[in-house]
Amino acid sequence: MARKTGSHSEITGPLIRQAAEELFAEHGYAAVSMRQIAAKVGVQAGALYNYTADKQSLLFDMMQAHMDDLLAAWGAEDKGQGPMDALEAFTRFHIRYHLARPKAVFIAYMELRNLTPENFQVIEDLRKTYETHLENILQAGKDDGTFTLADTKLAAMAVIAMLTGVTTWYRDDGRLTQDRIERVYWNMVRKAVGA
Amino acid sequence: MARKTGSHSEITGPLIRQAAEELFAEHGYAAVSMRQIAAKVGVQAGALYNYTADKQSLLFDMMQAHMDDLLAAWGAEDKGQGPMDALEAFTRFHIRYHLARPKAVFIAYMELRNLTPENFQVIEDLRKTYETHLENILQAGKDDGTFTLADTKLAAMAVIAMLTGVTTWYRDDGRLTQDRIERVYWNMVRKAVGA
DNA sequence: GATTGATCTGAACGATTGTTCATTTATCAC
DNA sequence: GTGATAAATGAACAATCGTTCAGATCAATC
Repeated sequence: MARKTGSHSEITGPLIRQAAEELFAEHGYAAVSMRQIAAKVGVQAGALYNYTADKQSLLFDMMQAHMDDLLAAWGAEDKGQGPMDALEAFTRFHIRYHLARPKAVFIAYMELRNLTPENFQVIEDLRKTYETHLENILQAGKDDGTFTLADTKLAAMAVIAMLTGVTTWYRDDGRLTQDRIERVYWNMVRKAVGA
Repeated sequence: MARKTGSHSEITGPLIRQAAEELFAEHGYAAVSMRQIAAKVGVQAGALYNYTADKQSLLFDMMQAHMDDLLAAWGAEDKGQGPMDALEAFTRFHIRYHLARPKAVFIAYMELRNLTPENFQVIEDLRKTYETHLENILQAGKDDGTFTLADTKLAAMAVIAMLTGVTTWYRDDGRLTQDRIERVYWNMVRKAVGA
């Protein structure tokens, strides 16, 4: 055996993924060239293909990783006791998690149409799984009388849209702290579901 | 004088704008070529330049027209009496207006980063104007005690995100009628603002 | 039917696209 | 050092990009 596998790849690989994420988030997948990504890493375009099969895989892998991480993180989250605790946990978790990785979130929402049909289906299923977690909380709360909901599915969509919207205007040096935002939004969510 | 100005242009011009809108909405601005747009109209790529200065203008003009129309339509809307009526009017108007032109809405939200800086600023200002209309309603309702709001700006962003979110899942042949959606959302908005 | 000018074609332009690959370079084990 | 292998280069590929423009085509006026 000669050299350990990936003595450089352990450095260049992540660098490529990070450069791609930043460029995709800023200019969009279709508007970014492999040469731009390579230049950001400080390498020639051909070298990228030691780390990714093609441009599409670069996008898909990063979206899948993001969704997997999101689901794993929510799975590991403390959800307290009952639907009310769970909904507050979800609200705060969603805001916190999304604000911590704005580029990945942006890409996951904006670049769905640049996935091949097969890849799109995989990501879409993961997204649906996440939505179902919220829907289950709302349904449980409706069933035990904690929440007042005309339509559970609509409420789930409304809450997710409202929470994800934070990423479109939040700035790290903005007027409000993250904790304050979480509290204000939790208040609105709580009232919206009639609790 | 020979032929009336634009004897064909009155047909081809709108066709180009419509084809561009459909293609931009489906594949994204950067992923659509001038030749694709031309092919959809049934014309050669060079002919497009009788109707638009360049590809960027095609995008900018359609986004500006959409925002102008949106603001004009809201201006013409019956807003009833007081903040409560106005908020209900806004909620229903926003859902109705956006569901009626999903492609233009999609483009207006997704293609902002493909505008030149100057063009972006124009669209951004129009968007801000629209948001301010909602913010003013909420502020008036907070001032006269109709609404209970911890933060007016945040509430405005939350409401808009929630309402615009409808466009991501609504289907014409779906489970719910548009009027039912309007009513369910109005109920959630009303409760969220503490009224 | 001739004239006029708007409209469109079709070819061409230089630049850039994603991807491949023979070759060189760098790093490790012996 | 020597040999082995991973990693990166740099040139090349066919295709496509936005845009331009001379020339053909069309329809309306006289």
